[in-house]
Amino acid sequence: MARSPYAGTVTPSADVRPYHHGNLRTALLEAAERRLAEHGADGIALRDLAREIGVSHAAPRRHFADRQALLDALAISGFARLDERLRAAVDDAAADSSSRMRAVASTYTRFATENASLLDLMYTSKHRPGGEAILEAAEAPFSLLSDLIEQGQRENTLTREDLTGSATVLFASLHGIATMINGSFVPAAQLEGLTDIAVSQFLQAAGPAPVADQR
Amino acid sequence: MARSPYAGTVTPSADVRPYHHGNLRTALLEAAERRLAEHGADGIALRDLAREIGVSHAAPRRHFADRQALLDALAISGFARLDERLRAAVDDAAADSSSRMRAVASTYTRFATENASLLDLMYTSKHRPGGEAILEAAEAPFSLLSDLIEQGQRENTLTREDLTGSATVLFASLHGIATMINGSFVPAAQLEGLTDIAVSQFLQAAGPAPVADQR
DNA sequence: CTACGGTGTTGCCCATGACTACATTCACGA
DNA sequence: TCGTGAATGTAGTCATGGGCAACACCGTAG
Repeated sequence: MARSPYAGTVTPSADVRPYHHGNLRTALLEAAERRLAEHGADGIALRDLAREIGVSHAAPRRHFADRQALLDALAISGFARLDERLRAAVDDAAADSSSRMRAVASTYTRFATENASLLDLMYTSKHRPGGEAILEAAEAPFSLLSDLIEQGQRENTLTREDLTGSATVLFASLHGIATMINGSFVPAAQLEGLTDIAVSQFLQAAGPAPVADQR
Repeated sequence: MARSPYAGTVTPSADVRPYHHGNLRTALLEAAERRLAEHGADGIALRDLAREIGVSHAAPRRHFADRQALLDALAISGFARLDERLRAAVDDAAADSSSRMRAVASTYTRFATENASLLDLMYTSKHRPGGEAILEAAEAPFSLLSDLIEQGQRENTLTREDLTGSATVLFASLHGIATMINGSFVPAAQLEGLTDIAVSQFLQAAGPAPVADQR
């Protein structure tokens, strides 16, 4: 079997595994993330990861106090990756807030369906101690949404009061849509369409004109 | 310690526990549901339940092939209870579809926040074999929503096309709102307000007064 | 009254998380 | 340069829990 699970600065002399892995924490997270995607959170066993990486069964403990700590770390890095993706989407989109909003929304639901188990992990923080770190990590993507709203207000695209509420509902919708699809309660093919409806409803509800109707 | 974990038709002669419990399956589900609420799904251990009920550690196996089967059963009964609650809410509400819709919505989010762990279980069916039973159980509450929509159409309260899409988004919103609150991402105090926003947006988007279309 | 199916029991194996004591290595300062 | 302590990894152990198998009890149908 190949034996070069080295990713760090350490260069193994030849064939011998160095006593110190050099990058174990990262290696654990990567392996865990793979398992998470393939077998869900329940499929993550510390001992298993250790075996896969080629360290002793107790080694992971040096980097994660317990299993839950590793799961929390996954959740946190999940929010970070999500944030990256969302911001990239904003940058790629047209400059107006509506376009950006749509881009963020569809990126979000795509991310959420492509990383179903990860999303579960991210949102199912059971108010346990240490869960604050996760909430903190979640602020990055949330703040992105706030920024977009502010932009919309500057552009006079979003004029209503209580935008925060509507925005929260939008976010919840997107998440809910992903949940329904991930659970097979709704066919995956509807992803784009539903996302669109959610954003449109938000823009309509938060938008400038409750204007007189015209048909 | 008291020793009367009897709930069934069996009447114990005196002080002796009968060889057969008489209602083990139900007792297991009830105990499991308690633990679910108190400690989450991870806090459910078959052996623990058996101990609590006073049967041997292998007894549960006669009623549930494995742990997952019990969790699935919980999810199914969860959908059933949810359905009951929703239908009760419809019956208690005014007869017009909008009122009913609002009643259903707020009942849903309340149920979802009061039974956070249960909801996780219900929606996180990992397309495993046997998950179909859960999807099937979920149809009851879903069909309720369809019925309300039909009623709205008859009443001409809901006139737009693609109502199904909007309705799905509404449902997703409600679920998402509950998820955000359960995860402490949003303060619980906002439950009612957000629920209201979600319903209003749906009614507005699906309703008769069309606001041009969005750009 | 007997045989059988349903239900519960005992005993076992094995995987896993968590803990402790010990080993190795690295980095930093005297 | 060396030595010393902090990081990091290892080995061994325990308790818990899921799952399986063989056996025991019991009600009921024939």
